[in-house]
Amino acid sequence: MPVLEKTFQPAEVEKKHYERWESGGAFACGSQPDGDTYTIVIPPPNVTGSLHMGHALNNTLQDILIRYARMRGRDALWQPGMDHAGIATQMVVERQLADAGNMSRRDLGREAFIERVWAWKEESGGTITSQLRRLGASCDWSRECFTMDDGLSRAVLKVFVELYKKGLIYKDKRLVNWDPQLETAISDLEVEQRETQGKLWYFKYPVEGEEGVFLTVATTRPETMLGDTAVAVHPDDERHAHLIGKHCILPLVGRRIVIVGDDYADPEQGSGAVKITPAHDFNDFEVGRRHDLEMVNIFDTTGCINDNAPETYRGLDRFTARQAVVRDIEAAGLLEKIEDHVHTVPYGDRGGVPIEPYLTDQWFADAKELAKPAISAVEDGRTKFFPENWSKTYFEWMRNIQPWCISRQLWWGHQIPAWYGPDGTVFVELDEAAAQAAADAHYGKAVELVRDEDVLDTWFSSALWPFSTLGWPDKTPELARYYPTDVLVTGFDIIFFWVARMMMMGLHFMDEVPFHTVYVHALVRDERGQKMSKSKGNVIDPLDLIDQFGSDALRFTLSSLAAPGRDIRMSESRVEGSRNFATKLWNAARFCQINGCVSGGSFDPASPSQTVNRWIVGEVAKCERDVAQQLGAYRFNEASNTLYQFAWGTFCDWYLEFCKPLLNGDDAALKAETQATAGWVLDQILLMLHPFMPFVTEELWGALAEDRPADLIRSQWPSYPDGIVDENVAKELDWVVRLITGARSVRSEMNIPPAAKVPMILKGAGGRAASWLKTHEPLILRLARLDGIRMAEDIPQGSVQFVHDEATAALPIADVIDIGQEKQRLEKEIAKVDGEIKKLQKKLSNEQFLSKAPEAVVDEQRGRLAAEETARVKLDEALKRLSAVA
RNA sequence: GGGCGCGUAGCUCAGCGGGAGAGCACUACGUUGACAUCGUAGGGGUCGCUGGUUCAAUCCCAGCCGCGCCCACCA
Repeated sequence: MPVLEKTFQPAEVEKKHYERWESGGAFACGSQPDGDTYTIVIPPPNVTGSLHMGHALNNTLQDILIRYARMRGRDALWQPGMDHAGIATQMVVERQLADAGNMSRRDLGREAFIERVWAWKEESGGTITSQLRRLGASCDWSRECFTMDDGLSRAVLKVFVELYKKGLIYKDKRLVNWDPQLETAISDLEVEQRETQGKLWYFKYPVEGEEGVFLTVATTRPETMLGDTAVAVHPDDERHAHLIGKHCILPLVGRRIVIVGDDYADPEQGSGAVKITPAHDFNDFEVGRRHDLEMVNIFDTTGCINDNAPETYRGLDRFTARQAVVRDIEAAGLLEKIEDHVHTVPYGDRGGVPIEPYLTDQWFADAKELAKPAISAVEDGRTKFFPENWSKTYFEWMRNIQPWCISRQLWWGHQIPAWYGPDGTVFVELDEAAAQAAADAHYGKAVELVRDEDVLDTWFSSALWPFSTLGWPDKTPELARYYPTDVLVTGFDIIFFWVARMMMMGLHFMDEVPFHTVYVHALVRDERGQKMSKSKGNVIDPLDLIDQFGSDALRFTLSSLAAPGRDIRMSESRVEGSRNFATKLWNAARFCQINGCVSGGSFDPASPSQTVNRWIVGEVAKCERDVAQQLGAYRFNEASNTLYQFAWGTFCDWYLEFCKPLLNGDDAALKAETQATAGWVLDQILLMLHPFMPFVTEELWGALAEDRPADLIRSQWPSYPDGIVDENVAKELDWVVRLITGARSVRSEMNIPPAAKVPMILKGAGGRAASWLKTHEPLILRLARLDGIRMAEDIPQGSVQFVHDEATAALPIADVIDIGQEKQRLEKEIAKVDGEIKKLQKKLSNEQFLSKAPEAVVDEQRGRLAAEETARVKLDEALKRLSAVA
């Protein structure tokens, strides 16, 4: 095998392995048919989307889970696909049309426009899937879906028809959130409230038949007065109650409008009297219903004043109309005052303009009814949230859920399967033929039908994703095998939009929860904690980071920051650190390669006889145990850090250093054992790290040994025989590590030059220590930079000393030691130890503690006190020895 | 108004009942044949404040002070 280059070059390696994995079918489900299934459906990105940091996090976590499951022998399916993203996609293509020749979609016509959208999708849609590939996402691309595919569209129609026939979908004329920019209804969830500095205008409405008497109303939206059909006052409000039942003459319009008494009027707010515009305000709509008021719609679909208003205002857009109304009211002497007023204004999250409550015919889903089983499923734990707390948010919303407006006045989307007869009777069927048949039967003759023009909310099809992607409504083998899915990985921002609705639809149509776990990850922010947004210019592009540091580095960074319930602040320095980790791993592999450390595939981790080899084998097993436990609990950050510490700290910093004297020694058998062990340990690291850093690990896996039985991606997650963890060996190596660290520390503090080799004397060490010392002398000498160690009871004058368990270690350096400095150092140590002793003594002399604390805790504290007291004695002796010299 | 969450080292964050941790940054030293994208050592913290529970509180509870997010409403 060629020797590895000095550094890891991610770009070519990533491309090479990804293409090989994909074309070789490594991502495909079904390759381990005997395993239990493990299924994740991807949150389908918008077909218009490109990979942002949230996607990167979301998909990294999914990929870790799916690769881990696959390695553990599960029949893993990561189902990919994209969302047709009705509004977003339509906007993209409309903009293209406008750029190309100032043509609108209406100029083009519906059919041609939709063709245009499909053409756009083929050409430039779905760049995100290639970006997901760069991230290393091991989706089963052979099963990629699109919400507008024939199959998924059939699912949408079937769901609509069935829900309609069960009365769970219905048509209703009511106020909806209307986006005048996009000219469509949107759902409650697509409205965002923005705090706005506005004004409060006070208008005087003349009371009919009472000269000089006015009722003052206050409004933030003067233009809506053109649609007023009442004024409400509180029945108990003494200022106004006597006017109830009388009328005002609506200025500028001249309409006679009634003064009603209604609790909705809050005497504390504004003037206490409130103008009522039932067609353009949700509260007013309710008041209107209670008092049977006329509903005057004054806007057209674009938010311009329509013919229901006086002629002078017709055609003005709502903001111009506002100015005109205020001007005219003032001219009429009816403007009482204007106040500054901060309030929130509802904006459409796509169109970006204030939405208008607007009275139209729309289709609604009975969310309240559909939510019931979805609520119970979480209540009784069939679906669990991680972190558990998100279930509260879910309940909060689900228990107060409103009817879901599912129709959109767009062209790009699933057209609603409803046909109208000549008298407006609606026929909801799977296709036109069935509707025609139903209509013919209904009318008793052949009639002409007109199809409903509206399409469905994009989230309607997304709600079916966990089963529509598996073939439903057909009874496919995949549906039977992979539904319900296992875990859904998502950001909290779409719990309402998506998770809740998948729960509703999944339970309704499959009778089973769509997933048993919802893992909710946080938001990725910039390094100062700001939400990333284009307008702030603080967006970090994950692809830039991949180019710069490699996909593995980005992935590892994200997973190591993915602590449950906390937002992630992304910073380049952190990615740099992860890149360094990949480099470290690379170089450790290089070292192993140069030194012939290859596991050979048949290594038995119970076989090593040499202590450091037995030790590292046990540490591997502990690491695996921890990682498995942490991943099982979705603690990605902890699992990442466990592996980081093990690979860098335990393996590179200690074990490989321990190996060096063994590999260069003349004991051939020992050398061979060490080579095999080191090679095996490296393999274990590659295996465990693979879900997190798939590229560098796969590359090393291939580079380190020929004739691997399988690519790393297809290899089995390790499991180890009981008994390879030997706690006595762990204690022994811990003793060695601390001895080396202690020596290094005093050397550094006493300014002994790193290159200078000095002897060490161990005083008061027991027999156990003697044997350990004998075993590990070569590596202690090497790592502590010593030229000899001996056990002796006398410590020469002018030694640097430190306490090591029951022994005192000394480095005699009479010629260079600064006695004063060493004295100071020891005194500082003593002060520290004294502090500990005092604390422990206090605790251990507390009767309450002794009687109430668990015995193990008391014993532990006693042990610590004994150790500190021993250290104290040794330090004292060391100090005396030093003083005797001084 | 309702709900959720966060204040731990200079920065970003883990830990969440019994000895304060990591990464980055910082300081000193170092070309020890894997690695300077590195090594060794080190400095740095009344764990927001005040009470309470407990033998024991950074960790549990309450209140307060700061900060953030979600939902609803706003004449």
